Amino acid sequence: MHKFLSELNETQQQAVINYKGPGLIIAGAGAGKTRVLTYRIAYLLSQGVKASNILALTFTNKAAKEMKERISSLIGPETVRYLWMGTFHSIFARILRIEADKLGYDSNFTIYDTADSRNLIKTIIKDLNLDDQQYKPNTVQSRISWAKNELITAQTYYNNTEITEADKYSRRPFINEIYKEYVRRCFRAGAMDFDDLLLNTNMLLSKFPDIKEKYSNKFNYVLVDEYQDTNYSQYLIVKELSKSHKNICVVGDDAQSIYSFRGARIENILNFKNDYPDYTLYKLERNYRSTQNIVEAANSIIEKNKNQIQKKVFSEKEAGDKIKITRTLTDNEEGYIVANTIMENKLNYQLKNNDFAILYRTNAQSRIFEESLRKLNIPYKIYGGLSFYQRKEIKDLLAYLKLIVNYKDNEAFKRIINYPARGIGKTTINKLELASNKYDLNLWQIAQNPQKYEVNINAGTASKISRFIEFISSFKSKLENTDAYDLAHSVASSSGILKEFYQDKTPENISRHENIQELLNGIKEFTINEYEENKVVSLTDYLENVSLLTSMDNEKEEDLDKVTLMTIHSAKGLEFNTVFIVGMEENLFPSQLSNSTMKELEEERRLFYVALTRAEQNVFISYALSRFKWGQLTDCTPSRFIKEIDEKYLDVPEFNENSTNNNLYDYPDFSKPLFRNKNVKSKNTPTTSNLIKNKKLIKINSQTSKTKPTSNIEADDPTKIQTGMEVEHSRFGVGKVLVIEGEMPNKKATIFFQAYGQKQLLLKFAKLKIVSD
DNA sequence: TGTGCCGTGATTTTT
DNA sequence: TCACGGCACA
Repeated sequence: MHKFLSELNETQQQAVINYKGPGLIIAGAGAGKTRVLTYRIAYLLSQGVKASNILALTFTNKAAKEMKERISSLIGPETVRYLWMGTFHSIFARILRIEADKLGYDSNFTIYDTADSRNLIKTIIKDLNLDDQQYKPNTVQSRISWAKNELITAQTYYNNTEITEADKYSRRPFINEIYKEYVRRCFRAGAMDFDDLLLNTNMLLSKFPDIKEKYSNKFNYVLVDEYQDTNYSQYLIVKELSKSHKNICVVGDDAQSIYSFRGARIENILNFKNDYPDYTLYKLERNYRSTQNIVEAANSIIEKNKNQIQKKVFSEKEAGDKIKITRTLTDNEEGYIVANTIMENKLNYQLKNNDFAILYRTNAQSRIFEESLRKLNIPYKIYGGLSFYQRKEIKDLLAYLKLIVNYKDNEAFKRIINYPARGIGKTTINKLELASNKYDLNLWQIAQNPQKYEVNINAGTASKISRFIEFISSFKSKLENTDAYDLAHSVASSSGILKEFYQDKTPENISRHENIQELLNGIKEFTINEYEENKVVSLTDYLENVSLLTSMDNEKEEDLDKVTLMTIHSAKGLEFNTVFIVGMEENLFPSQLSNSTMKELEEERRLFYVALTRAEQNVFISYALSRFKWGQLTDCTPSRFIKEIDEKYLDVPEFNENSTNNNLYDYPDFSKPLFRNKNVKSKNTPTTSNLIKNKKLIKINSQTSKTKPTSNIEADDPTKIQTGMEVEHSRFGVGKVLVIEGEMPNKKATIFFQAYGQKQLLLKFAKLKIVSD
């Protein structure tokens, strides 16, 4: 018996020990699926299985990293290095680099991110003289992506009448042409997009039996995390690799499948039994994360879905508080109340900022919460939106590095040929591109010798181009034996990118400069981590790694204690003490664009399930009666999902005692608490009921504050005022001192008043009376 | 070739 | 509302 097995419950142990043959682990939210996966791998290793024979696939770098860390704490870091553990994309990119020549690629192929491939699609639409209103790049891109993930190649797509008929019907008959051209140009550029990494792996496995044998012999044990999120392409790779030995273990939760819009097939998990009839099923149903109330409320939601594997998730933690529902008049007020509730709960329960998360359906909702948190000086971090690697300056520098490694990379070439400005304009680039398509060569090849390809440019431009070519080439020769950091650093300075930021120091430029520094630091860190004796960590090594990184992957030290703001999608797999699910309104959540079919609605419901089950202790759900959408004040109705939660798990405010019509749609009486928190201990601690009496509400409600401000109070010596004290102010009433800054006589206090929210006061004027220490 | 204004159109997105 | 892309002008 291994000592770490004792940390598992009975079912978990079974799922860890029985490592031979196919296994399906259905793990409810918070049931410790990562734990089981990591322990299973540790157990495999303890049974003498070699690390290099284990393949473990995840969806995010973060998940892979976490698992690696946990395994290395179980069995030590040495072995973990040899595990093939990573995201689908990174593992198969690694294999594709080894086998690139079989498919006609160089092993240093570029990986196009979504923006690169969209730009390319845009160019193609233009080149084919198609109307970009009808052929919206995003639509075309997702259609191509869909096809690739269904293993429909450009050729198949072109010849498949059913597909082309469907395109004609939606008045986009030439998507097949775009797809064909897109594939041709990607190949010419020595580039694969994200979907190609999976598609080409499938090609490799199906066209080259010896290679398939090589890898399925190598990977004796295959493990997959978040199996419900696999698309057809991923499903098939996993199936092919484990066909001969059937030692496949997949972990997932059908109730948390929220990526079907990107091709994830919930059926993969539902049909596991068809592919592996002799499989063993393990159901992990005990939730270790949330209170009983949260788990049961979430169950009461998910059971409305028809399409699911039956399971009974339960919690043995305390019953816990009910889910608090609140409604506000406006989206602004929602932000205000959420921020204040965070402040209040922080004080009442000694919680940290990182105990809180605000989860929303769309990124656009984040702004209001940012503003309200900023007003209360609550530090927050926000995920989504522009990721670090999508910033212009980062993409610019990376484009230089990419072009140095792979001169074929046309997207990189176009990006930097005139950045920083070298006087090579649009007209010239167009001429180069024309020739490039005519001769089926890369821009680089054309630019090396424009005359040869009848590019009609003047001598001045020609010399500018050749200087650029020389500049890039000069680094190419250093590629082999220069360390990635040194090379990147010298590119950044000699290309003139850094100079741009020095020249005028606008705040934007300062921030760009910092970002470049941060990228360089990242490269430095990479070279240190990857360092092996007698080996230079080259730029090629670095670029292989960087294209598959996202903003989630560079968590910074200073971000550790902050309130998290993110979409529900990106919150999957995370947990927080207290979760705010905001904007619970019809047409927002469920989204207007996915409430027409049963299937879509069930996915939205699963999304809500994911949101609820992120919380350990407390859930606050809020909705507004009106909200600015696209500049227009629109009326909102509460989400159907609120009503789907069994009422006994909810704490719904009594909106109006005298009204017989006490339903959720009723107009609220703001004199009553919106969140009733039974655990509020001290009568002096601030409650939300008082907080919401901001000016706007008083006007609407024409109700006056019930807190009676005391006038003419005797002030205590201002030097005695300390953080944490309760003080009384003649106008604002009783409040709690949050922060003291500065020195007398300009000492300033940030005080949180029950009735007026947060105020900053100069102590020499404030006349504060100390109520309690 | 670079800048500024106007019009448009706008989910979720681990890779 | 806000961000981005196209087009007109310098």
